[in-house]
Amino acid sequence: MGENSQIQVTEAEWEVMAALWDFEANLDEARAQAERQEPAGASAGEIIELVQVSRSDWNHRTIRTLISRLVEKEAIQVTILGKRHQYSAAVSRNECVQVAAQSFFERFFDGSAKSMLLHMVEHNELSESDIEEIRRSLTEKKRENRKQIDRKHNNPKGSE
Amino acid sequence: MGENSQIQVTEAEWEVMAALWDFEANLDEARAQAERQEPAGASAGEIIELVQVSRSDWNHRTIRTLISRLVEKEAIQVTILGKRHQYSAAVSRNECVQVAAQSFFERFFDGSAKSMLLHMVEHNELSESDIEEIRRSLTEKKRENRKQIDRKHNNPKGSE
DNA sequence: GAAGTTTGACTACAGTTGTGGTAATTGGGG
DNA sequence: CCCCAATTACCACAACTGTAGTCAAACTTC
Repeated sequence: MGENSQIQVTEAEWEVMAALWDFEANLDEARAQAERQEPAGASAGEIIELVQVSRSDWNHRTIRTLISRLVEKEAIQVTILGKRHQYSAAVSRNECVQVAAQSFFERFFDGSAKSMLLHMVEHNELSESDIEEIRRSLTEKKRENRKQIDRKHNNPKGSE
Repeated sequence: MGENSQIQVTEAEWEVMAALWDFEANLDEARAQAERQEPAGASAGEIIELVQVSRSDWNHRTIRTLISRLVEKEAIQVTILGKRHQYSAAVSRNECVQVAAQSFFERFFDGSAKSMLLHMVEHNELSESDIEEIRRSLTEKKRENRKQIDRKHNNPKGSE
């Protein structure tokens, strides 16, 4: 996973990225089904349409500006086909979430994921099944930690 | 817990609030020990000094500006003693964290505390003892949920 | 009580973010 | 081939943020 990109996406920009990620996910799916290999990426028009599903009040110019800014900060890549532009995400949703989460809990919890998690468990509504799910996820995490340790143990140099 | 205040504190402002909260915590402690009842609140100078412990490079004017802005947005209360001002926090640290956390995971996790927690568990370093601690906290949470349900059961009108 | 130091009110100013307008091109329909 | 709608590039502008400067009143210290 590329840890290099530390791109901060603002709130409005997030909507645009979200639309693009959705678009690409659907595109991938369609491609998988049809076994076609069409050019990836969305046109500005397609992105605008998608964003406006949830933000119908946003002017298309506003969305275009956001796209430009995202291109500028290299969260979106542009490919020029003829004279039209194709936009595709240059960072993954998870990368962006991680960047935001990191600065979020650096700010409020001294960068400690643990304190953040404790606070969140304590101060938020969680159903019994939510709790179970999180618990399972913790178990899984522990298992993974163990695997890591074992790997190190058997192969201290950690050669890939 | 006062749920009414939806005050957004910016990053720089947070440092000031943190200093003030710390100051007040110490003050409370001192009062408890000495059984004195002095006027609560810090002077600007005291806040500045405290902030500069961690942010020694911040100009005192900058910090004064931040204090003013916090007063404006009613995160800090002012009491005028003679001609000097006493500042005291009008919102608690937890309230502020909650506001930030709420908008944070509304933005990235559709407002679902559960998905946020799952993501955070999955994507962050957690030691085995961290995991255990969070697990305990979840157990505690479940117990509280049950108590809530029982209360409703025995007293459906929920009179306080 | 004169001079320097704190304090407080007001002002400044650049960078970011949300929001959108203009002008110039381009592409498609007739 | 011409006109209109879409596209792009560039500009505008206010609110918010970080970061401070000015000026005047009050406080302290000799």
